[in-house]
Amino acid sequence: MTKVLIVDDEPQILRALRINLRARDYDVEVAADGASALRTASAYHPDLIVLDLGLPDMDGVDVIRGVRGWSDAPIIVLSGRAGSGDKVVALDAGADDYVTKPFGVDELLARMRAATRRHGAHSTRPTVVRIGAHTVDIANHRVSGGHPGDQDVRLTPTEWHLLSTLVRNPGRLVSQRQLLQEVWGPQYESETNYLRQYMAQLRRKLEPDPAHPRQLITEPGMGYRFLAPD
Amino acid sequence: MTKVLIVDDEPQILRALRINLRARDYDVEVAADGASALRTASAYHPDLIVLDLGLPDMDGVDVIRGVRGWSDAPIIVLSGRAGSGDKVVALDAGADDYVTKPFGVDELLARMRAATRRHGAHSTRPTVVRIGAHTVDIANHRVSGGHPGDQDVRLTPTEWHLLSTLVRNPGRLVSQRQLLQEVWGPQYESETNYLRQYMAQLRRKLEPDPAHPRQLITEPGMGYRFLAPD
DNA sequence: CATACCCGTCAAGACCGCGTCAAGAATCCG
DNA sequence: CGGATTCTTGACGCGGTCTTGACGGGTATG
Repeated sequence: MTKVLIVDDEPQILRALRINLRARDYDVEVAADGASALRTASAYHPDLIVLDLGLPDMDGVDVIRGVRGWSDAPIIVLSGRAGSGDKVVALDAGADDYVTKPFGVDELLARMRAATRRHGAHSTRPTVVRIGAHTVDIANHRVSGGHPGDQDVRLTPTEWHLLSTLVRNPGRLVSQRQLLQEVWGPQYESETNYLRQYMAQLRRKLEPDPAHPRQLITEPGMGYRFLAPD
Repeated sequence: MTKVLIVDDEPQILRALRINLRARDYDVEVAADGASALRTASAYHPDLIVLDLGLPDMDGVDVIRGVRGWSDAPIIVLSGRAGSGDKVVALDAGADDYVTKPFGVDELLARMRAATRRHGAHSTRPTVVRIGAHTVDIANHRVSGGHPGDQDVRLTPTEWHLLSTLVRNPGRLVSQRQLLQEVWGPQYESETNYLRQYMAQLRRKLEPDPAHPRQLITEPGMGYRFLAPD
């Protein structure tokens, strides 16, 4: 059953969507502000997020960025503002679709189907992988220390974003362009020095021998690749 | 470079989009009706399709279904009809997004970025081909070692470009001019020594007996040909 | 049989991309 | 307000890649 998180500050919209979606066999959770949205998302691990941008406590775009740091669940944005600028900012921050209010429920449902269909094949991806002696749990945002009793490894938000983008595509080549666009945004597509900088940091924190990486691999001129162990 | 196919029956929209997209470093092809859209799509293998539903010769939804039969490239639908029903039909037929005219170019570009970003992450079904003892995965840019346990073979960007151009046309003769234009650009059309150089490298890395190639074949005076096994 | 053309091969220098170090700017936190 | 962390930006050396030229052998041609 598909798990959906709905974030909106208007109670009647929350009610209407919850009823509609439950009737169509979705598993629904709701949140009414940005802080509880981020909290619920990390605890509930939804397969899809429907997000209203007009939240009382924080900017909806920051909610998108917060979720995108560790999850690639599809995000469909609802918004009262039809301006082109708002759409561009939300989509570039990591949203998958943008629907302006008022919207038809049929349309929203169709867009939800399209989003989950596209995302569907890989929904059973393992969320925990081993890198060197470390255990990386993408969903729960944790990297265990190398040996039992060791402290956890701390990663900065940017490091997380970069690492999770690679780990979500095990064995695949991820182009420099794609990484830069995903982590820093489309206007940074040529700043390859960022990649050099942060890949080096990830290797230093995760690889047993950072100078000779075995799992965070460089493909010269093209991109980077995460190799799962065995 | 991202390859985009634009399908629309209005010449001025075609022109405007082509100029805009080329300026932003997209590789653009166009089609003005459904039949040529399907033909161009199968020959050109676009990474993204922008499709107007109002075509003169056939229903746009049938174009979606026709493409979806063999490709999972993202499809963004343009339409003058804002009705909820049209959107549902198009999205359920396999479209990824639906934009109603008139639309802002900024918004379309942002939606295109979102679609390719999403698609790249869950990239295509593996298109694998065997050459000698190696397994070549074009989509994931990976060449397995000859025997289990062997290290992967590493190809440089130029080698990849050349090899993928040949493999995309299995069994067909690809002219020298075509190869040079695709890999090095139009101004290198007569530098056949580049081809000699890099074909030799590919054979050395992939063919069991590089001096007597069995799958990367020279057609003297004409071009080269990739022969699929069996 | 001589010649011209095309292809495969080798070699060497120019050039580019990557890893690394370092330092200033911005931001977060107490 | 001050210290620490994180992000941004620049520079440099090295190794690999690309470019370019030259040579020899094979094949078609007259």
